Amino acid sequence: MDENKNIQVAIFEDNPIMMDAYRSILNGSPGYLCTGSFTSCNNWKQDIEKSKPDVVLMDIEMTGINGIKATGLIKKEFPEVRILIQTVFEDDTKIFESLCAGANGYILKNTSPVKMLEAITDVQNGGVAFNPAVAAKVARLFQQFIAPMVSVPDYQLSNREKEILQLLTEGVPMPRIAEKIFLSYHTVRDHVKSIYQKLHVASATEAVSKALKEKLV
Amino acid sequence: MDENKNIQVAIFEDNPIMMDAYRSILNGSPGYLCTGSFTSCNNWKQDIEKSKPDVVLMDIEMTGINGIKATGLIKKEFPEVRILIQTVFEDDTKIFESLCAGANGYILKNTSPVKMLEAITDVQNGGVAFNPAVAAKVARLFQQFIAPMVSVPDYQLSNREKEILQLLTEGVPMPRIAEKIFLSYHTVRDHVKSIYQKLHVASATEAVSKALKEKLV
DNA sequence: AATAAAAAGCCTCAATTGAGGGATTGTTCT
DNA sequence: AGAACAATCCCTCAATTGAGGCTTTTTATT
Repeated sequence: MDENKNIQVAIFEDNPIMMDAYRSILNGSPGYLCTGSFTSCNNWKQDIEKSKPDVVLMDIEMTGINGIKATGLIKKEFPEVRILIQTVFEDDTKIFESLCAGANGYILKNTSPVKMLEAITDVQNGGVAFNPAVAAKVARLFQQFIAPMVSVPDYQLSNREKEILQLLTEGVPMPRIAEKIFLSYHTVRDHVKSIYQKLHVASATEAVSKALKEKLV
Repeated sequence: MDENKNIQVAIFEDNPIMMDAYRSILNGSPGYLCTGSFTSCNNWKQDIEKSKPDVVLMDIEMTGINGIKATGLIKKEFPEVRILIQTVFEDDTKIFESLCAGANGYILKNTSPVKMLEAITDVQNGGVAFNPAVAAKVARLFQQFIAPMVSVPDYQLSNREKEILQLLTEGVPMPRIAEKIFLSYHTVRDHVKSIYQKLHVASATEAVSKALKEKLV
């Protein structure tokens, strides 16, 4: 690995003033080199091939192909390119979509030049760069998505009932369930009835829906 | 808000050498003050009440109550306390559990003193602090958990069929569905039939199960 | 030992559902 | 223009399901 080599950065940014500022920061700092700057992602493929960036500084708000969509496309075609999203917005949806698109960082436009260069170096080294505020949102999103997966509400189902609910969610009809677990058809139906009561539902589809949504099975 | 006030930091760390190092860094830096240092979390409640920290530096590997469990307990009792996990390990499980426990940051022990103080300030200001390497793992975990939620297999369901499948998963019986979407009962049943064909299932419960498991709705 | 709770069993009626058949109206694509 | 398809509608029969009411046995729990 050539550690003396500059980090080559391509900029996608539709505001020419911001663009100039970024280019000046990059080319004025030893170790960094801006090898391309583009005002839209409409020719992203040629642009990337021409500028051969190690890191892409990607704006989100652009006419035509937006930065998040472009991130997905570039990552698919050039997986080794590191992409750092840079935007004024820090709403959950954009952060969420950027991460899903494979972005290697998400920093806000009020980030200082020093921090920006630091972030570029971090992503170049295989890390991911978040502003503390963005990281806070990522952590919250994380908890939000993970929490419902672990907190299983307790409906006090008996083992029999859990067993039968499991089979119901597999789509096994009650006569088959009875055969499978060696209970009479009537008994199975009684258990199902009591499941409905405990889950506050009135049909098999509802029970299955609730069971799967709330991770009961 | 008193901006001149020192950030009060409590340290939980069972290695006395590390402990001393951290305390020296904190008390030797203007703006930071170590108000308590403890070698275990066994008396976490009294320790927190006594040291009144803004930020807790929390080691994971401790005898008795470990740092992750302690994080959960402290966050429950003192939600305003910011907790920065600091550890030598960067495995997925620990990062995952720390986030779920409500940690406000996760930094590695090889982090430089400057970066550590920066992280403390960041979490004090409401942000979340990750090392770039940790952030990379968080991003990967995120994609790993989110990906199966968005990669929707395509069964070529028509819009009508999707609409009806949605209602089915809510437990609405077909006669009600017909009323709701102004179609005849027979038509709804025909759509349901075609849904079953496309999904390769034979009952409503199976269809609902498949729809929820594969995030079709 | 008494009591409560869960599990198992049974029956009936009406509603819902699954599977078979066939038909009409549009749209789309060749 | 014709074929293919999606969307709509209709009918019937048998299987399944939901809701009601009722009994016995086993298993905790007190």
